[in-house]
Amino acid sequence: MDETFLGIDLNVSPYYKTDDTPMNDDMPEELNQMRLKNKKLREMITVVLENSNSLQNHVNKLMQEHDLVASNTNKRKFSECDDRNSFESRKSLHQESLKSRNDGVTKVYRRTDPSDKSMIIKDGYQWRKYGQKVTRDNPCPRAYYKCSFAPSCPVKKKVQRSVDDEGLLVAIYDGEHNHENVESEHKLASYERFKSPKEVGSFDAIFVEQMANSLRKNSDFIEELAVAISSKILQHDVF
DNA sequence: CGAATTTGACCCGCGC
DNA sequence: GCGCGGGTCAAATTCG
Repeated sequence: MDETFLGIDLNVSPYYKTDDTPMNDDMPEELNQMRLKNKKLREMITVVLENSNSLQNHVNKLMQEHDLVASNTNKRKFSECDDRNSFESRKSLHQESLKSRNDGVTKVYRRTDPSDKSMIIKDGYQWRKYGQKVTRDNPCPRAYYKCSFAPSCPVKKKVQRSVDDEGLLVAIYDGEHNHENVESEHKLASYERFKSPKEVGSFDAIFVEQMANSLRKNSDFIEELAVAISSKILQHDVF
């Protein structure tokens, strides 16, 4: 068996159980406490997810309204607007990743470490770089990618750092994929093995991926997790 | 050694 | 028609 969740090896803890598992009288009290904590955490994630979705919808509405105003008042080409548009960039400063759509073109904003000079945005698809250019309005080069997963897939993307904020990557997707997103499907499938069927449908793979990333960066979480797992391993060794 | 990336050259649309 | 700028091509280079 080789299963992980949020980067954690589920096989490490001998007490891993789902909430659907019936209670057992000889189950250690500590395990019951842990299950309660797990339940609380799951409820918190649900609330955060709902808030995130409503916030995302609101931001998307604002972006669409702003794009409409910009296209009516400014005859610049769409591709020239993204990095000069400090309004959207400023809004994006407080988001890990935002999307806006316009006629089959999708803009995605992704916050990265400014010291990280790579232009890689992990979106679950395979991309082949076919060009790079320095544009007039931005000293940071723009990279051009084609979807390489399916030869017939027409999707292209451009990735460039924001002129206002070098820590912000702007990706412009052009077209629709004619195949599945393999990585997301894989993550979704692996996640769904560990949750109840009623939760299926509200799950957002990208959101969970981001949450996992932020948890991985949280030293307190890692430390607490390590202590919990090691104590369980020790207990297991003793029995 | 094949795949992926880099990078200069070229193409094309647009404004003047 | 010319120049400019964005987008693409393809040979050279790098990487695993």
